[in-house]
Amino acid sequence: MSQFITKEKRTHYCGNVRVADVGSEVILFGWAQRRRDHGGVIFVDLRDREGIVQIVFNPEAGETVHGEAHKIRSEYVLAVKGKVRERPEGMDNSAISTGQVEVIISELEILNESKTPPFSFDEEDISENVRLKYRYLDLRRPAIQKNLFLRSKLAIATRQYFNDNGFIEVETPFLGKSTPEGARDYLVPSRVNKGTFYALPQSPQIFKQLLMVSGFDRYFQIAKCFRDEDLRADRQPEFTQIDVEMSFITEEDIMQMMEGLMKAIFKACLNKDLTLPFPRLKYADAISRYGKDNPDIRFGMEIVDLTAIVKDSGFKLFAEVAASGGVIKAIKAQQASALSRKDLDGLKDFVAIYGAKGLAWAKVNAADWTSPIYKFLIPPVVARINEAMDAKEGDIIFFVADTPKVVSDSLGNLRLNLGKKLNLIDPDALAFTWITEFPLMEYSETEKRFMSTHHPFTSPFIEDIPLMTADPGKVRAKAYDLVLNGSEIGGGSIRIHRKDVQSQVFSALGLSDEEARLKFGFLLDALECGAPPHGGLAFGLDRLTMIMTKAESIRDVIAFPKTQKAADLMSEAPSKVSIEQLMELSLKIV
RNA sequence: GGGGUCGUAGUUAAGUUGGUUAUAACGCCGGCCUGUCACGCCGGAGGGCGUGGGUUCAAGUCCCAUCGGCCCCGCCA
Repeated sequence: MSQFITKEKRTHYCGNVRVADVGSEVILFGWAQRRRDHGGVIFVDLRDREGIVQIVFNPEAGETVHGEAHKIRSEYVLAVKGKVRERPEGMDNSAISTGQVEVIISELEILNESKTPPFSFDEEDISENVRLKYRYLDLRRPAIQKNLFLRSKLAIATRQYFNDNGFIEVETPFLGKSTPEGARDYLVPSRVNKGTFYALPQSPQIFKQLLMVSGFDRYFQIAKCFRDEDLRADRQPEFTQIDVEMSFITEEDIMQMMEGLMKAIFKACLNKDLTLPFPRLKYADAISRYGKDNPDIRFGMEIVDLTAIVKDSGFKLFAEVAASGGVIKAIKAQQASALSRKDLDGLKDFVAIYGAKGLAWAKVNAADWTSPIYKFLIPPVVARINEAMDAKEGDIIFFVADTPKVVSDSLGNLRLNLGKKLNLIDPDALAFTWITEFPLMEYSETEKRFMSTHHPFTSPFIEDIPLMTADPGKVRAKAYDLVLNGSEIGGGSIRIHRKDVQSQVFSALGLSDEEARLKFGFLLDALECGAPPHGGLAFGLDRLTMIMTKAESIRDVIAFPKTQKAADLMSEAPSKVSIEQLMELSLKIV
């Protein structure tokens, strides 16, 4: 057996061999994706991270090489030496980057054999559990590799940008203090301090504020964060944030700096030139026009409030909802004849997910409506609705009458559903929006108290501070989210840097000075030691990568992701541990 | 915590109102083949239907429980 790998150096990646290399001798390493053995000539598709090249074994190469080539099977690891040549007339393969050339092999070494893989690498429809169990093989697939290469570019462009702008990257601890506010913590038992626990960070929030107190002025970190909450298609228990904090700045400064980051990232990764600044939308407007604080503005179909028009229309259902503090709102699907009666009925079930008790619809005709509620409405009301909705013949109007929250949730999601169903969304569009003027806190029915919308260190609008005791829900926060194509990709705020304001916020949240001191004492102390005005933001690197790669699942942009039950099917984590390990930690499973 | 959906050869799927030895394609193994690129042709092996109960003369097919994948609601400051 020759010692190919020790005596020869690779000259090309498989996917990079081109017509310009014709005539030259190349050394390639890669995996055999497919073998086409014609008895005489044998073709092998040799694959590496850059792509595939066809290598050719002719009988003329000699008994040894040709005989060895017969043994090649799927995913064998090969080293080959050969001469690049142009493919014979009419034999080009436009499906691969190297399709105009092939390599006539003179030497072959099988560096390693492979078990028959559970799936082939040019397949698309492989079930997720198989993919995740053999993740190391799944990661051989070009589609996934492409995503991870882009993710890497994104991280590098980020570091480049922040470096160019005078930021310092600081690592903050993974083992920290559990804070009961917010998401559930992942806990790590302390061996040295029996009965106590560290928490993995949900975000470096407090530490980055402390770095501002320390005077670093501009900080960033590409930080792993952990949240022990249920998973979704765009949520993993461990995820990556691009975390940023700046001192002596306003919201404007931060938004501008972040817009610059987005521009740099999209240029570096996709060679796209973004137009700045991004449009802005106040939180209240986002909710009323789109029903969501992460609106997808790639298409219209805005929500229209019809409460004033229908509350006295004589239609009992609408009147009752309006009388009890509810609202009646509607969206309009333009020229939606594609929607069958069955589709319309199905949508009723769809809005029920969001708590809507019903969904009324109306097909707009030249002179009237086809609608289950038409008979309850007198013609002038129908005319006023048509006018408010700007409805034309062939349009379909959807009404929901319920509490403001249910109406927003159901119409906001129905709008997205219809947008997809009716192909109203340009898949290549990049619609950024800043959402501003979030409420500082919202009343929680389950907790029976006000809770921070963002987090308890978010600065209120100074002019709204008097409302803090009188009407806490009305206080606006100096907080902003960046939304891209209906996905929240980042959020941040100006922080509170004065202790008196911080105390007021804590008390509005129902937190006594004592409790606050217990939970965040060191931060409060720090704020009293010359904290500069500061603020920042954090981006979800995974979600951003998802959008840039058009991935449907966050698992497709993370090398080794978890399933919905937060398990790793490959390594079988989490797992039980030995009784000795538990005893060392003074833990007992109940 | 809740709703939905799926689980049948290595993989992807089909399997009628429960009825003889459970289908197909790809993959795999063997043979033939000097230009294919999802190579072709001939032949072959391979599963007892996620798991455990139950109903029945008879269960992928019905019932109960349970495990797991995916999507969603709640949750995610």
